[in-house]
Amino acid sequence: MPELPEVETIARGLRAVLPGRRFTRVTATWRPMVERSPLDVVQQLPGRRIEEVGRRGKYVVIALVDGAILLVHLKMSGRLYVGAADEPPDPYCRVTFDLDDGGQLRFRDPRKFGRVYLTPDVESVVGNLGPEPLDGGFTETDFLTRLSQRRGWIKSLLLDQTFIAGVGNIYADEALFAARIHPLRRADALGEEQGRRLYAAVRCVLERGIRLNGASLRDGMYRGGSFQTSFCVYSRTGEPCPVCGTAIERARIGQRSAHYCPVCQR
DNA sequence: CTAAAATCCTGGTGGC
DNA sequence: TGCCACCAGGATTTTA
Repeated sequence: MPELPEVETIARGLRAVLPGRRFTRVTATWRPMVERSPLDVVQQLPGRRIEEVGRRGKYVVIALVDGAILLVHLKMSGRLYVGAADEPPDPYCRVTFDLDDGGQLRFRDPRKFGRVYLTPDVESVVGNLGPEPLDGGFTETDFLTRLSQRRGWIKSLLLDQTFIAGVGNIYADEALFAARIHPLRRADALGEEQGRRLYAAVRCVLERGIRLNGASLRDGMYRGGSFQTSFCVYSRTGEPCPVCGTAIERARIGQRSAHYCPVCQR
């Protein structure tokens, strides 16, 4: 579920409670979740103190006072939250981080896809990520140049984390709709006008997602939840396009579903 | 370089 | 109501 706006929302929430806390114990119920970490999370995290909480792409980045970094990728179904250690156990909690104030940081992930990394060098984990779409360093000129150098489908390119960090299937579909671009257009075939619209649309939908506190995090992920108010095309197959009324179509693009308006998006 | 397919997992949804 | 195939917002690795 979490894409950039959702991860940003989660990181902001953690930032309010984690800085200053020290990890006292780590319990990994599901080993694969911590096995790709450069440093042993269970053995080496306890004793370290939290400096600050941030985000890079879809990673929650927890900087430690000694310079090491703890990164969490939530993948499809992960959630990070803080509670009291004596709260009822969560059957889907895969990694538990005990804190020095009696609190507990819990990594809940029903599908077990999530990963945790402890490393002295952040770049060893996030070094291949593309630019942060909401950073000042991400310029329209740079975006247009890099677009022109890629020949693949624009939808697949938006999902490529080495091209831009943080965009997932929902926001890719929403950005393409806002920019009125068909998901199967080739990146290098987009005109300058369309490239500009896409640049603005990507930032716009992500900012809106953050303003809504991670739109897809809200209550029901499905019908009746935030989809009814937050998204124009995602998961709305068959429903009328909010602009022209044509039924939204769904197609398989690069193993992922794409939702789009066949009339508005060209 | 581009892209497809398989893979890691489980729970919810919708069709029958 | 019950069963079951299918679907899922991610990303890497392998293969073509």
